[in-house]
Amino acid sequence: MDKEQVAEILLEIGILLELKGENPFKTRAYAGAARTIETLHEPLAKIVAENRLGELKGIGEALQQKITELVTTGRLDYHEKLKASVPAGLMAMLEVPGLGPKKIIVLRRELGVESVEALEQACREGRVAGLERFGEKTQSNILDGIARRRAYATQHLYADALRVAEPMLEDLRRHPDVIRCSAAGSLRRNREVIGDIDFLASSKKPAEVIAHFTSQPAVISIIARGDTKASVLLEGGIQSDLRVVSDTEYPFALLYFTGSKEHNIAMRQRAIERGLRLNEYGLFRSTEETRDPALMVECRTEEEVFAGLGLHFVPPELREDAGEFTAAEKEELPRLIEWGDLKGSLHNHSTWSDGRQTLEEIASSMDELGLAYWAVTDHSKSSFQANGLEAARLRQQIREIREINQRLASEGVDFRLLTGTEVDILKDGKLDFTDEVLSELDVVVASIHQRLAETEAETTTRLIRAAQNPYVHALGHLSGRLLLAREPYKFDAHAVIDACAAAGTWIEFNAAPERCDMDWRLWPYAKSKGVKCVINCDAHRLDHVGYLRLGAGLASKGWLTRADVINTLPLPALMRELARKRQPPGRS
DNA sequence: GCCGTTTTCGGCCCGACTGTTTTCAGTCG
Repeated sequence: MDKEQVAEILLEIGILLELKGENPFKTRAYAGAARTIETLHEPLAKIVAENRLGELKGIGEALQQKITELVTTGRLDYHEKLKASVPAGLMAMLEVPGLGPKKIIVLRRELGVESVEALEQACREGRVAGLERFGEKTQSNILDGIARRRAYATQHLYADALRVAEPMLEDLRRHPDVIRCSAAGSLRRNREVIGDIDFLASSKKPAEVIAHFTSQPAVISIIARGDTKASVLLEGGIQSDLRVVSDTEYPFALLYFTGSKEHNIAMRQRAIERGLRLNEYGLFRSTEETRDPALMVECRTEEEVFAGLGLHFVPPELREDAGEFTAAEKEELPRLIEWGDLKGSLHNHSTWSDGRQTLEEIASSMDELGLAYWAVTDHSKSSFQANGLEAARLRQQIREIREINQRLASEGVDFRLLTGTEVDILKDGKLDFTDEVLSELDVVVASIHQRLAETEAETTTRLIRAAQNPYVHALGHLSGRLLLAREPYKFDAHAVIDACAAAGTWIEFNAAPERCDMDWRLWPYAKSKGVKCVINCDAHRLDHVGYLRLGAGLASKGWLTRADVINTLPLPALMRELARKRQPPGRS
């Protein structure tokens, strides 16, 4: 059993224990262990075999025993018994807003409710309102929550959330009573999938700002509204929260509402270790509960709060309690990749396969945007659904691209189109073009589009063989996932990364919002192995060039710097790297 | 469940808001 599966089971144990009314700290211990396991950069089986589980943070004797059982036997007796003792419907009930473990336990004990459907029925019949500490309002809120879940997704793509959030943020900034404001939460941390959109503002008149926020045209309904905080439901079904604080409190509140939760817990523990107390109102020279301004460590910005805890500034996208504290103590936080560092995209489509724009249209638009190069990598023939090219059409396309480039050169334009293909990785890892055809192209990206349901071993072998082909520059959208729609195919990502490291093959960060693939969690490992990244738009339309910005944001979450990303290179250096990949080993 | 120079038990991040109460438990982030 691999680490993803182990982590999933540990997380589930935590939730099941919660539903049994267990000590919440026990639940957290399982969730923490799941995170630790998931972010390991070496095979879990190796750690188990070498008896090193106990060295991991948050894994004590009980969890060592359970994880070992999972890894060695593929199952866990404790988990199976626990799961059998909790009705499956309770897990779904936990997702209804306003319902937590305590209320679910009461509903089950008093009314025998064990599923969302039974809960809905019980609310309709008015049986829920009669329970102790429930009431009419709770009952109707539960019904609303169930209906809302049905009508709207509770998770949204980063790009979709950003599109809604940016105009709202601009609107808040223009409000006369707003001093400072920012997005917070998962949006500010550049997560690929967002739950709700969090905003934070500072003001001397919080009520005015809250009133303005809740009366915006995009607001469908107000979920909650207090003096300093409001939650609304926006068109399209995204929930948005605004918190308003004083300007003195703003840096502390921004830190707090940006999270992550795990990062915040570690920050507070750091404060306690230094005899301080950190909350959303301040950093206090006391471990007692206080808001005494005299005890406050004065901080105007987040930077100063970090400094107060002996840390360099941690960029929001790194605040996942995934190594940022160690790096921030030693001043080893990297300067992360930025949008403006990118000089072009090496995986894109045109009307020759399933893209919308012609080569001419692409060349003139990308030149206008100030990019240096743009590879046209249309699909190969096996992707017939995407009008993939066979060798003859590809060679015709190469001629057309050369003509365009000659014209650009004669006009003194610095921009160049690059020839290329997104070649299909077929069964057994063979490619859809011969090496001879591939050798004629500037850029070769190899991706899987068919036979997604093979076994982990088969898919891993396919990807490794493709990575080993000397004409392949990069593997495209490594996992095949479509966020919120399709799971990744099963494969051993670490084994594929190792193979890329050995072959000098790059891995794409596919910046299409529904892909964000390879996942940011794997990049620190790839980087440690020396594997380079290419941030690609996988553009099918001109406006997909904007994905470069999303890509840089997500890649920075993987701790990548300019030096780690190939398409930060200017054209001559890029061409050298593209050629170098194809030289036999020892001649570089 | 984990953890430890305030250590082997008794802590574990912390506060706003809601809806239920009439002082607070539960949920949420």
